[in-house]
Formats: sequence, C-alpha cells, structure tokens
Amino acid sequence: MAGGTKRLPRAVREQQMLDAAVEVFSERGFHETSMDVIAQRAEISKPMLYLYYGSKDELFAACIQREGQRFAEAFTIVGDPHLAPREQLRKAIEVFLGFVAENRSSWMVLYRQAVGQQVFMGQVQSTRDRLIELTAGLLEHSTREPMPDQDFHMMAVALVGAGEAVADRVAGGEVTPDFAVDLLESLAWRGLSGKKKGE
Amino acid sequence: MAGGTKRLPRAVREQQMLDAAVEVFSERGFHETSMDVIAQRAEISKPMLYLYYGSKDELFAACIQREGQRFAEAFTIVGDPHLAPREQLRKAIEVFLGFVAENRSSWMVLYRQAVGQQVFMGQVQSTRDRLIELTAGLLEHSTREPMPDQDFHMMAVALVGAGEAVADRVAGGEVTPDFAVDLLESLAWRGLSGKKKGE
Amino acid sequence: MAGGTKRLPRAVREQQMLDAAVEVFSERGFHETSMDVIAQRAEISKPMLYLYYGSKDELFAACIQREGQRFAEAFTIVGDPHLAPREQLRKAIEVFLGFVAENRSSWMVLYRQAVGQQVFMGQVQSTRDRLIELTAGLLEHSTREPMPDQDFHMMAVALVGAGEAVADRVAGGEVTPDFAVDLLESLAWRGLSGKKKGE
Amino acid sequence: MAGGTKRLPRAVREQQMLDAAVEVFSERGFHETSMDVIAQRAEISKPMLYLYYGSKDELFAACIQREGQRFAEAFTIVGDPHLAPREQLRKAIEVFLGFVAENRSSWMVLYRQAVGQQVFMGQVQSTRDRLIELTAGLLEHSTREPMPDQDFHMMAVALVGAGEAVADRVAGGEVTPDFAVDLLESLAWRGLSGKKKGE
DNA sequence: AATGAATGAGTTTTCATTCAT
DNA sequence: AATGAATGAAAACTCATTCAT
Repeated sequence: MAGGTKRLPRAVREQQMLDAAVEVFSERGFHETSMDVIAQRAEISKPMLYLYYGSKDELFAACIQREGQRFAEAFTIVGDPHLAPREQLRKAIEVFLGFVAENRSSWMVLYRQAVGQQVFMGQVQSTRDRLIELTAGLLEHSTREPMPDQDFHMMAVALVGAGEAVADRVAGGEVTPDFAVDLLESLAWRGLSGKKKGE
Repeated sequence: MAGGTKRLPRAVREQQMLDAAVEVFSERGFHETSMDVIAQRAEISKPMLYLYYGSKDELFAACIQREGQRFAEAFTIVGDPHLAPREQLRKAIEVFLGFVAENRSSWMVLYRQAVGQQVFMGQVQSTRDRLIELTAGLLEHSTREPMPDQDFHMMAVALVGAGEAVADRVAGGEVTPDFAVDLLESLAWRGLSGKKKGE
Repeated sequence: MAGGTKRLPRAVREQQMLDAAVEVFSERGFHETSMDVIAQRAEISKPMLYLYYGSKDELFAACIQREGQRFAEAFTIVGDPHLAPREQLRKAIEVFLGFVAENRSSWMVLYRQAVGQQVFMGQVQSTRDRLIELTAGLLEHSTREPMPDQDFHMMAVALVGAGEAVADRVAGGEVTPDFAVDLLESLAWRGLSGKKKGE
Repeated sequence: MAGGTKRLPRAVREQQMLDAAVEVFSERGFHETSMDVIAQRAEISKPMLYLYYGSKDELFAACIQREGQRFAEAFTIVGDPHLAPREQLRKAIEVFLGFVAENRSSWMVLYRQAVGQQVFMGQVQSTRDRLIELTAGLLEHSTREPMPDQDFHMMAVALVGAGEAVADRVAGGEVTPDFAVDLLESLAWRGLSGKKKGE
C-alpha cells in the first residue's frame, strides 16, 4: 500500500538493476561499490538483487556481459560486404571510437574496472578477443602482403592495444574521435613513414 | 625451521617486504591481497609492515614506485646519442619488451593491477607518461615528416598502447620478445603496408 | 536458551542497544569497553550496533545524549512558579540527588566516564551548563543581596560542583539522599555559620 | 659515540621521564597517549621507560603519585598553628587555587584524566581524601556549632567539590584566583545569605 | 646502560549474504 | 513479489610489551 512498491515484470526489473549497477560500478569501481549502494540506486531492496543475480560477482559479470554485448553489436555493421576491406577497417575504427566516445561512463569504465579484477579478466579478454579476430580478418583481406596468420593476429593485438590507448584519450576528452580515427588508420596502413595530417 | 627470525637492518627488511608484497599483489591483485598474507610471505609480523610502510595503500604505492623506478632505469641506455634515432627506437622497444619478459610476475602484473585502482592510476599514468614522452621524442627525431607536436604525442600514445598490448602477450609467453620487437618496429615505421617478416 | 533472536522493530532495538551500552560503559569505562562486549550484552551482533549507531563514539554520544535528556527532564518540575524560589532550590537539589540515587549505575557513571574523554567533554559540559544556569537563576531570585550576574553564575558553578561531589557519595551509598539534601541546602543558604542538623 | 646517548644517574632520568609523561598525558589523555610518544618526548628509548617503570599503568600511576605529592606538599604551610582556624581555611583555599592556577597543564589535567580511568580512581580519591580530611579538620576548629564528625566530613566533601569545580574555571582562565578565593570562602562561611562582594 | 628490531593480541569497522515476515 | 532485520567472517590498523645486540 505504501508508495513505491511496484510489481514490475522480470525483464524490466533486470534492466533497471543492471542500469543502476553499471552506473555505480563505473563511478566507484568494483571493490568500492557495495551492494547496498546499488540497491539504493536501483530503488529496490538488496534481497531483490540477490534474487535476480545471486551474488555481487555475478551481478558484475552480468554488467560486463551486457555492455560487451552492446559493444559487439555496434560492430555488426562493419561486416558489410559492399565495402572494400580498407573501408571496413576504417569503419571499424570509427565504430570503436564512436562507441567509446558515447558510452564513456558505462563501457570504458567498466572495461577499465574489469581489467585488474583477476576474476573478470577472462570475460574482458573474450570481448577483446572478438575484436582482435575481427581486426585480424580485416587486415588479412586488406593487404596483398602475404603473412602467416600468426602475424596478422599479433598485428591485430597491437592495433587493438593502440586503439584502446587512444580510446582512453578520447574518453577523457583529450582528442576528438575524428582526429583519433585518422591517426589510427594512418598508423595501421603506413606507420610513421606515411602519416600525413588530414590527408 | 623456516628462514629464521633474525634482526635485520632496516634497509634490508624494507626490500624483503617489498619483494614479498610485489609477489603477492601480483598474484592476487590489490584488493584480494590482505596484509596478513603479505606478512606471512615476508616471514615477518603484520605490525612490521605498518611500522615500515604505514598502510596498505602506501605499501602498494611503494611497490609501484620501486618497480616503476626499475623500469625507468632500464631505459637510461636508450638515450645513447651515438645511435641513430631509428636505432634508439628499436632499442627502446627491445628494452621495454625485454624488461617485461624478465619481470612479468612483478612489473606487468603490478602495472595491470594498478590500473583500475583509481587511487593509484596517477602513479601508473606518470610512469606511462614518461614512456610516452620518450617515445614521442624518438619519433620526432626519426622522421622527416613535419608534424605538429600534438600528433607525435598522440602517435606515441598509440604506439605505447600497442606496446603494452603486445607486452601482455610476451608476459603471457604467447610470443617471443624477438618476434614482438620486429612487429612493433615494423608497425611503427610502415604499418601494414610494408611489414616483411624478418626483414 | 538465551532471550531469543527475534526480529524487533527498529525503535525497540535502538533502546535495547542503548540500555546495554549504558550498562557496560558504566561498568567498565569508555576505553575499556569493546563493541564486542556491548553486542554480547545486548544479545545482538556487532554489525547491528554499527548499522544503528555508526561508530563507537557515536554510540557513546547517544548514551550521554539519552541519559542527559532523562536527567534534564527530571528538572522540568522545578520550574513550578507556585513555589517560592527557596522551595524551588530545595526541590532542585532533591530532584538532582534523587535522580542520581536512582540511576547511579547509568547516569552517574556515564557522567564520570564522559568527563576525561576529551571528545565528549563538550556534551557533558552542555548538560552541566544547563544545570548551572538553572541554579544561577534560582539563586538570583532567592536572595535580596544584589550581586552581579557573574557572581551568581560562579556561585552556581561552586554549588553544582558541591552537588556533584555529594552526589558521588550518594551514588556510592555513603550518605542518604535526605541527609545530603539538607546539607547542600544548608550550605547554599548559610554556609557553616548556620548549619543545624535537622532544622 | 653518536650524539645524545648520555649516561645519566637514575634519579635524573626518572624525573626526565616523568616530566615528559606528565606533559604528554596532560595534553592528550591517558588512552590517547602511546608509550612511543612519551619515549620520544623524553628523548629516550622505549625499553628505558619499561626498565624504569614497568608498564604504562605504572608510569601513569607514578605521574599521579608525584603530582599528588607536590600538591600535598603545597598544603604543609596551612597547618601553621599561629593562624586562627578561619585564616587557615582561607589560606588553604588560596593554596589550592593557587596551585591549580600555576600547574594547570600538569596537575589539573592529570586530575581530570585520572578520574574516569577506573584503575586510577583509587589513587585520585586518596589524594582527594587527604584534602577532605584537612578541610574537615579546619571546619571543625573554625566553628562553634557542635556537629557530628560525619557532618563535618560531608560538608568538607561538598566544599572540596565546590573547590574543584571552581578550580576548573580558574584553570580555564574564566575567573581569577582572587575572585574565586573570596567566593569559596564566602560560600563556606555564610552561604548565599551573607555574600558580600569584596568585603 | 641503552636501543633498534620485532610481535601477540586486540580493536574498530565493513561487507556480502540470508532469514522471517 | 518484496523487504526490513540480522549476521558470519574477515580486513585494516594499533599498541603495550619484549628480545637480541
């Protein structure tokens, strides 16, 4: 009878909770965040959190999961076979940095939070691996240079690493996504030898 | 039977403690590590830890500090003016990955641990920044392409990011340092356009 | 076997905890009392104490607060304007010593505990000050002697001090409240010059 | 050979330590004071403290002891049989408040510190008792009113209580010793009925 | 005579987690 | 379906106290 005790369908509640969790985790970090605070933010009681997610770890995992999902989905467009591989690579970089720029508070921080929590490293790595494989594939189709797969893979590792580093700066507002895209693309294709600003 | 409860001079104990701390922190992560465990590993009592380092945070900071120091020192060789800038860059990459390969359990993990602990980000960033500036300088002297400083800086950010990503793989034993050095150098100079294995 | 682990409404538990806390603090003193012991005495778990009161200091403050409150309330009767000032003063002394006699284990000891704990001195002094002002007012209206306010105030300080000292003896069972009331009243009015027992 | 390690005769060291201890205890309170700090202040090592005083409690006891002694000694003058009893009482009040005024940082605080530490209450009480007996004796010889000893004793309790309360104000600088002496003497002899300022 | 080095034993405090309603 | 009430378990930190030199 008292106000505020709504009966909501499960799916809605779940999202409401994840929203709150992502928010708080991203603001304060995993360990600094207590279940109390998440419950408060989600405007539900702690037992509800446990009913739906079982434990703090599982809740955090669910957060990474969902955000990773959204991230991955952003890349579906890249596979467009109408585009030349080079175009696809550029597109991929755009999508990546674009996503980061628009979701800094949620994804970037979750990402940076999850890294360093041994327990979740696996999940992060798996999201990252998907990105690396995607990149490796694009590289392979974009160049005539014949290289062993292994090389493409490691090159993709390096490029994604570069991308993440730059993404941090984008998220921090230190560079514009546009500038960063050019820079990364240029790095990928020509390294220092051919970088020409704005070209 | 265990190593003996000797009276050691302060300086020695300090290092002994840091050794243990670096070890445990690197194995379990900052939050998952209790002072109790560090004390056990160092074969001393908890109060000593506090006597010497004041708090868990300060102890961890001291770890980062020392390892960062060692890391930085490894680079002193790079400044050698007898070498051409390109040689210097290659040398720097070698040093970087070499250090990581030989200190995986301590530095790499500390590095990865410290990131994501808001409080220590500053310290990590400052070590990283030194590396970035060093790199930016090398880039600037290695190319004839005229670019704004800002561009060199961001390019260095990207390269260091790539280096860190590759370093993770080196630390994980997935690639040899040699291979990784070639790859990074190649990326830096020619990007994909000119990568030729073993060249 | 022990009193039962029931779910009690907040307000009830709060009092239960304060009761236990006052008891233990009064028996052992502030510093000698651990939260563990209070929790045991209250038959609840330590986290509850923290949930309700936040910290040991705050809990102790709450104790002083509540007991000070009860003490102050005992004096409401004194303000009765139907009584002559002299009657009021006597009444006040009666109330004061009566309260102490009946609440020795809680108030007197808290009072004596709180003094000497720098942090809580303020709170004690403020309760004491109320008493002093009350007394000063009564003195002022009870005598024809014109004196500066300052004098009444300091005289009240002295009388309250005398009252506290005697109260200690009352609390210790060394004198009866009745005897003590006569003595204090006599001291207040005539000093040694006119003390006549039972007059 | 290094400076500062003097060999001092036992008696000197003892006083040096007590001086430091009284100082620190009075500044910070018993529980808030650590042996470390006392040792530092005394410019000796902690083991010395233990060698000389055995334990923190014993050290504090020694502090009270010494200060109580000094206090008691101040009263030797009072016993002067050349003076009339009334004069002696006035003198006693003067001595008491004078002592407090000049030793506030040491004695007053120790006094206020010791009260409330159950363990030392006994010692404080015994110093206080000496004062009360002294006072009771003076009262008995100062008045013609015949009263049971018990009455004199309790009257002395009250007066000493008043004295202590006023002493606090003197120590706090809220009143001058002179004013306070008049007030207390007046209270003792005439109560409110006859107080005449400056008379 | 004197001390730097070392610790056992507690204390407060904080959470993730679960009943009982 | 939902929650206020409750706790077990552990972590950081402190201090009086004692060796070994």
